[in-house]
Amino acid sequence: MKRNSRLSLALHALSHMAYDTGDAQTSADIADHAGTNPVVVRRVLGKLRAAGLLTSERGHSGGWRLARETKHITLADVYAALGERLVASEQPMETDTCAVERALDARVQQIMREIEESLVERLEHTTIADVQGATRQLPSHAH
Amino acid sequence: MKRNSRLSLALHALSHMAYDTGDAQTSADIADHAGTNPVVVRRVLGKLRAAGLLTSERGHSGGWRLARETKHITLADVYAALGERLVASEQPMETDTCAVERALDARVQQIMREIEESLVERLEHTTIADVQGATRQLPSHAH
DNA sequence: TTTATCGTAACAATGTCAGTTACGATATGG
DNA sequence: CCATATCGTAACTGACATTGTTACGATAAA
Repeated sequence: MKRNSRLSLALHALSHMAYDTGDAQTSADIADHAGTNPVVVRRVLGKLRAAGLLTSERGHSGGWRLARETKHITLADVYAALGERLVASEQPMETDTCAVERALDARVQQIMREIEESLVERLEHTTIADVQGATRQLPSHAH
Repeated sequence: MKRNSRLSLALHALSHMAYDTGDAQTSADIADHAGTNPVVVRRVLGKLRAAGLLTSERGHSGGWRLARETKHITLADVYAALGERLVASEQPMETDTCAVERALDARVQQIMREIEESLVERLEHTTIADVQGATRQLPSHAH
């Protein structure tokens, strides 16, 4: 994996967990399926848990569970949980430049924020259930 | 500068060049204004030139000029020129996983592509003239 | 008590990117 | 025709982000 892997991994993991809402899914299983490492999974899912999207249980037969139905988890929720900022970024304003420079800087940053907002609005319209969508009626998921 | 600096720098530079459509702007001037380095500017603007958004002239009194009016350059043009892919990314599909995994992978990638497309559509609705917008009627731009 | 699992810290490996230096190519101006 | 200004580009460095990995403690089930 390389870029945007956190978002991608999160979607992967969430969709995966939705298959088996009965059993808790272990980091190791999820990591296997997503082609990565259990620690990486825990790192990413930890953020989703902090945002209330899922829960984890320690100890024997522990693992991860969805905290809500997939249709009530939007990609915007996931995006926010991960703290991603694909477009905008907080850049401290330079104080030693002239007024025109500062105004232009501010304007560019404002535009970037507006685009970020549009992106989030778009993400609100897709849920994990939508992601699962086409793959939902595939046969068994055993390996 | 750190993240998304290419897009940010490009917007900055283009807006800047729009103030003085008479004279060619040198990389050094643009770099000064954007708080970066002439070579970095040339790297970024070189991509915009390759996309036909602006032209450059070598030699004495050379520099950069807009190839079109600012109202006819959209942020989607700039984004495409830079070859940015903020959301989606080409990930080679793993062949050794089971059918469900492959289907889920494909689905996640498809979702990411759709989001990327939404982003580009949004970018099509803003032009460099819009970016300049509020700063346009500010006083002189001399330093 | 043993085992499975998360939580987390620490570190390495990698990759991206801006910054920088250097130098050749090219065009203007005198 | 020469000096100068400018782009074009390669090469390298340093900073930073990210993933992968190992290790180990905490916790809970079997």
